[in-house]
Amino acid sequence: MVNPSGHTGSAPSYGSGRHEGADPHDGLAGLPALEPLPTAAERAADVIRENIFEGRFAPGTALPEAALSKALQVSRNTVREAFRTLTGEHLLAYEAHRGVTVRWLTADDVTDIYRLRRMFELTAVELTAAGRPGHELDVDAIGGLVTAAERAATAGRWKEVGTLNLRFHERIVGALRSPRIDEVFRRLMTEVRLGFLAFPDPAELHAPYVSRNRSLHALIVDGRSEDARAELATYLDDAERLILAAIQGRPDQEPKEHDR
Amino acid sequence: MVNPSGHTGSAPSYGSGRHEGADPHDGLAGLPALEPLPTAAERAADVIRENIFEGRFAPGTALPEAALSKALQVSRNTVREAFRTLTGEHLLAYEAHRGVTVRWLTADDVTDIYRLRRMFELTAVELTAAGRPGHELDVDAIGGLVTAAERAATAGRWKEVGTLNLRFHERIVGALRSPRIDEVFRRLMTEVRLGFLAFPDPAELHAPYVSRNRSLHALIVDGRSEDARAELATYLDDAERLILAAIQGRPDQEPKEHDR
DNA sequence: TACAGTCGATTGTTGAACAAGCAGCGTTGA
DNA sequence: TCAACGCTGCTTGTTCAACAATCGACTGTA
Repeated sequence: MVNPSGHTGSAPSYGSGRHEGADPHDGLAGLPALEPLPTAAERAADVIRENIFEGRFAPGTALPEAALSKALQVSRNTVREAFRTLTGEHLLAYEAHRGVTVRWLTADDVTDIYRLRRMFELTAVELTAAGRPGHELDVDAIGGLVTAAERAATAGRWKEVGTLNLRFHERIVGALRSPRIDEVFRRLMTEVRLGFLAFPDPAELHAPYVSRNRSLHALIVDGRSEDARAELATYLDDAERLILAAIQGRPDQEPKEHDR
Repeated sequence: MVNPSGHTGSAPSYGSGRHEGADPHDGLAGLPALEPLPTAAERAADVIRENIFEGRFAPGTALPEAALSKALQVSRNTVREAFRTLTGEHLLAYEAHRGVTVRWLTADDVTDIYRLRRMFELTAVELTAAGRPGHELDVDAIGGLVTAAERAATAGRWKEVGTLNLRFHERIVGALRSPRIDEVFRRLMTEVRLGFLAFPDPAELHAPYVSRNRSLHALIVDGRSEDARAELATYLDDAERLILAAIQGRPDQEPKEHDR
């Protein structure tokens, strides 16, 4: 498991605001307020999300309420709440009276997603390069992700490599120190995963990027920010092309006519 | 009514893809596929959203399911689905077992929101300035919004002025031609509205920006893109300061301790 | 005054029910 | 033969009533 929290949920946590009142009982100050148990609807959303990522629910797959209800052992209403959440994340396509399906990524989607990736990621690297205080990259954490990806790659755990790659980029964007950007970017990355699914062989897709992430990390560590930016730019161009090709190369699974 | 569609819903429409098959019955080609009726859950979300914007549901207000259910004449489950949607839009704060409340905007929120506004809006103006094909601003539409805002201002319809102002900026960002940015930005603007509510007197807030939008429009029309960019930048700085001041000036309505 | 126990109100979730819409299928009629 | 029509079953949209879990305020006690 890559996500330590288990709970894949993308619940944003705006406004941290730990309770810091002048309590008579101090010495308990350091205790991290334990967060509320996820509700059934949230866990249902988590499970569905995870299944999409793992490729068990391929794009285009219909998700009937009744079937999900039975499989997850929750009521249909709960399933519907989960659907609302996931639709908001662009993972599911909703059509009234027709049900939800796992979303397709169109070529336009990919173009759009990468437009945003460029905007966020390149800005992040620029900001860091400019040495803006408060916008430092956590180089060690990023390095750790690269190392982990390398290990996963040699072990052939390509899905994990994909996940670590996404985390790598999330870390970069994290330098912008914006909760909202983090959230938007995280959603973008879930959509990118939808694109990953177009590849029959994950190794083919992820292998090149393990070493590219390594060299990108090296450039950042060495403070060669301009080079890092340039590398990241071509990196994104290449990745976009790759996914676009994969998507267009499988017209057999074209989205239905109703593709909103 | 400012929004012609009536339906305030922010349902994104990725991938237009009109059905364009070789139908024997042509001559019906031009008919715009009429979109599905909004479900009760969507309309409930619309109504609640609208009530927040109109200030009838002030930030901090608790929205009990039972009360909403009775008021809107829909079942509690339907209300909950609407809540899920609105929580995803950051309009409502959800706390398990404690219910939903209209969200507060903290100072950090405002800072974050304006960070994103700068990113999107300034980039849009720059792109347009650079004359990138396919990224032209719809100058007429923007001008129309300014004129409408001026009329609304002289008539004292300040809430409408606020709405038109938001639309003005949405148009600018529209030059980026990115459905995802459009959606993110639209959500940002709904949050900005939450900030507007901190002002007791809408006139005080909106009045200065009517003329500033006018001059901004003029700069764009004249092709003085560099000046437009600069004006927009200070514009955003000022607006941020204004809202921050308003928010911090009302600590009497501070958010509760549980402010996630 | 501080604490623990109690209780009412609200939320979380369920299951069953029914209306409404969609999709597939056979029938009809040229 | 084939397109248009109407029927039918399945799925979704929504409601309702019920119950468990949780919260927060109130209470009485030491």
